[in-house]
Amino acid sequence: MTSPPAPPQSRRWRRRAEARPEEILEAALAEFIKNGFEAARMEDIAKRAGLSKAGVYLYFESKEVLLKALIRAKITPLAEQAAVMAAAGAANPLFALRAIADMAVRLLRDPSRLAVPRLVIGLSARFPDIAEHYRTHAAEIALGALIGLIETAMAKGQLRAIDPRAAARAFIGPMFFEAMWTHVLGGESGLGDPEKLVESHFDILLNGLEVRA
Amino acid sequence: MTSPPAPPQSRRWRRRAEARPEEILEAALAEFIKNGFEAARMEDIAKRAGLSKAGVYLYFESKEVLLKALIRAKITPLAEQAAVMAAAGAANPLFALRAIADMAVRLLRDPSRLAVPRLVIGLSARFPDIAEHYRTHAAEIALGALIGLIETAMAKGQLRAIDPRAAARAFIGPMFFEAMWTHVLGGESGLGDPEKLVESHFDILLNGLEVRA
Amino acid sequence: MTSPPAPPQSRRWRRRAEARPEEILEAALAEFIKNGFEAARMEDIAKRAGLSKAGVYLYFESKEVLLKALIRAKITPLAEQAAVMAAAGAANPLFALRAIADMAVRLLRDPSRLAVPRLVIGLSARFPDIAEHYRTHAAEIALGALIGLIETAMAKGQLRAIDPRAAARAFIGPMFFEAMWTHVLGGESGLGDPEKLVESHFDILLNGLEVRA
Amino acid sequence: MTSPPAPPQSRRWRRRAEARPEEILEAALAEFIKNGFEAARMEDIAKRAGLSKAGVYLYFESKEVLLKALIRAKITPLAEQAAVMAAAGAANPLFALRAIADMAVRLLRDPSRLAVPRLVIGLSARFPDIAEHYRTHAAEIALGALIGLIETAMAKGQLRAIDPRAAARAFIGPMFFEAMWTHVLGGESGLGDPEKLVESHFDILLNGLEVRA
DNA sequence: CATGAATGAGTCTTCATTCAT
DNA sequence: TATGAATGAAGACTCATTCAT
Repeated sequence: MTSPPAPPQSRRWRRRAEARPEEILEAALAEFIKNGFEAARMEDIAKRAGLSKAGVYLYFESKEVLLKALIRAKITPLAEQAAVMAAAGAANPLFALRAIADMAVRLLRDPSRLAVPRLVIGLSARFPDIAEHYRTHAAEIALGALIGLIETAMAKGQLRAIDPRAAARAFIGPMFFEAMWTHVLGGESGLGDPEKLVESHFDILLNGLEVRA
Repeated sequence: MTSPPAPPQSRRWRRRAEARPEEILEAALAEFIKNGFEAARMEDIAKRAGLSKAGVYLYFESKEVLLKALIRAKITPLAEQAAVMAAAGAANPLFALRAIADMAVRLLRDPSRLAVPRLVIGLSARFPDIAEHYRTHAAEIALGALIGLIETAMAKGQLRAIDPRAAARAFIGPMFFEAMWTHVLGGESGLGDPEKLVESHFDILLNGLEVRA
Repeated sequence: MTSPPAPPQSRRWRRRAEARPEEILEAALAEFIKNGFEAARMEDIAKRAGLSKAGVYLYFESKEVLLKALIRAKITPLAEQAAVMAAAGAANPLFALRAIADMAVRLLRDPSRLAVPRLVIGLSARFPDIAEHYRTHAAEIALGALIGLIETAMAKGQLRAIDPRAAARAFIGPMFFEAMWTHVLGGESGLGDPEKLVESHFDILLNGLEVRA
Repeated sequence: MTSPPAPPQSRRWRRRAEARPEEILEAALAEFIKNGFEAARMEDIAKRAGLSKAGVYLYFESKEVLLKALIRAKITPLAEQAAVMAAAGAANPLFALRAIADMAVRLLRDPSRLAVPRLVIGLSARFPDIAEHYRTHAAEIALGALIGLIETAMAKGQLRAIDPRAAARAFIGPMFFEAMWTHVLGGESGLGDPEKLVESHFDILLNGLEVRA
């Protein structure tokens, strides 16, 4: 009678363990969004992630660490995306800008995309380091890529040669405002479907409001 | 010449009691901003307002009620200001818009002006009713006034006849974004002093980014 | 120049002031019954008595003092009644007993009559002195009067000569139990109207349960 | 003969956890009796049960829930006892009644037996649902059993055929009164030892007070 | 006599975090 | 790795009581 071979059933756990941090992060994001950082309970995060309260502490040593890890984890893709975006758009920057706006408007329909920025805004007073980290590792990189794109367009003579930061602001601002209005305040934009939104945004952005001769 | 009747200077307490709600509200705002709603301690609010913990409950029955009262109190002036603004600007709307932008940019330098909106953003997920109240009683009124101004300008032929809501968004968006960038993320705008900011904002807003013939 | 005579309008207050203690006592009883001693709030007592919270302290120096005054105030009439009862019944004790039972059963219909005893029961653990005071100044006096009546009846040969305390217990017990059952536990006695109650009570009390030859 | 498998003596915690609810209930009863529901402090209950304040909340979600669980827990044995009693006494109900009285009188010597009923009486005004629960799940069941016994005795011709509820009341009332008198009011019964008590109680109950021909 | 305002002391309850298993 | 059990520390809220007017 031979002893049975090592049971392979431990594999499942190994797999699970590897996926755990991400599961927890996801759960934490959901809870932080729903209730805010302070009001979110570790127990709920744990439950949502499918493990026990104590289990979360095996991966993240405290609630604050969990929060920071979360922000960090959500930042990387953004920065990468920004770099890709900038590189891809070098050939035809004006077209790239429109594509970006298109994408942005579509993304902003999805409340979960806005979740991290909203969280950061809410936490910025109490955790300035989180805000700064978000700025330097995400916001400034994305903005930098955008500015680069605009500068390229200016160099190509496709846009007027003015302060590119002001231009970038004019590009992002209205969309950001729209997103906040809709998702934070729960208001109706009254601007119709995404296509129209981008359309009128670009119309104003490129042509201005003033009556042309 | 008879001596005047006993002066009512004995009213120390009475005076205090009347001023109390506002004092508490002010203290609460400060604490909520510093620590967020959850982390703010009633005791600290009380201390800042110069009375005991229990004293606060004489005027506001709970922390949440205090928060809501605070938001409400901060909203009224905004709405009034918006109405005044709209009325005053009817004669020369374009000029009025620039004046508004001027004022707005200057206001946004002062972090305390942004405090309530930031608070609302941070709380919107957990207290949707607060967000809605803020929208209907402050944001929509101000936005409405702005839109009215823009419509007047369009009617007068000073601006192109396009969707006024899109125009309003293009007007506010960049300034809002700038404010968030500076005060929430702690970034440098890199756009220089207020005058220049308004200048470039209006340049783009009116003339657009595109190269004119 | 003579000073004006003391204004007589203070009369109303004087009147009020004299009635105040009793009003407060009444209000306190009501609140104590509704919520128990601990859960009763001085403010509610004050409101019910028609004055301010601080006003109560003009008459009773603390909540506990108020409680004790209340018990004391409710005790006196009981003891007096008992004495009267005993004296009046000496001539025909058996008849008096029935009259007493009649009255008792009728009183027990009124929950407010039972209020003080119930209060005392509830408080006896924490305020043994109150319980003792109630016993010595009310319960024992009433019971003593009853025993006296029973002894008289025995002396007259109307009742068997047995331990009068046991007889008194047999007289009161069932009615007391009935009252508790109805008012404390909220149960139906299932014994019909007061007359029947007294009837069957006396039937058993006098004749016993056993089948007679 | 192989050595027995590793004994599960390591279960210290597990054992503890299983026993905890009962320990807490016991502690709560003690504190509730000593101080009443309101004045009892959760911390004291916890300390008495041998855990921390927060620990109690692991088992009972609030003080009120704890109270209700306590009442419920103390009720079950009573109801069971009543059923047993009734069944056992069917053969010779009169004898059973005397046995019951004997037991009851002895039980009533022990103040802790009376604790729950006293608690219920004290709480009945503020928690009518507790009173009702006690009545339906304990008092009425016990009373029902007693009435059943009495009816059997009547059917057998051992007792007069009268309203059995009135008879039951005459049976319980004096003992209940005696218990309250002794334990609540702290009075002396003056009726001597338990045997005599039962003796005189039954004498009166069966034969009545009236002089027989 | 009367009270509005104020507070100190206290209690319930929650929750991030730890630990024995 | 995983968790059920446990807790220390903290905070919201209450209320009997005081006091200046």
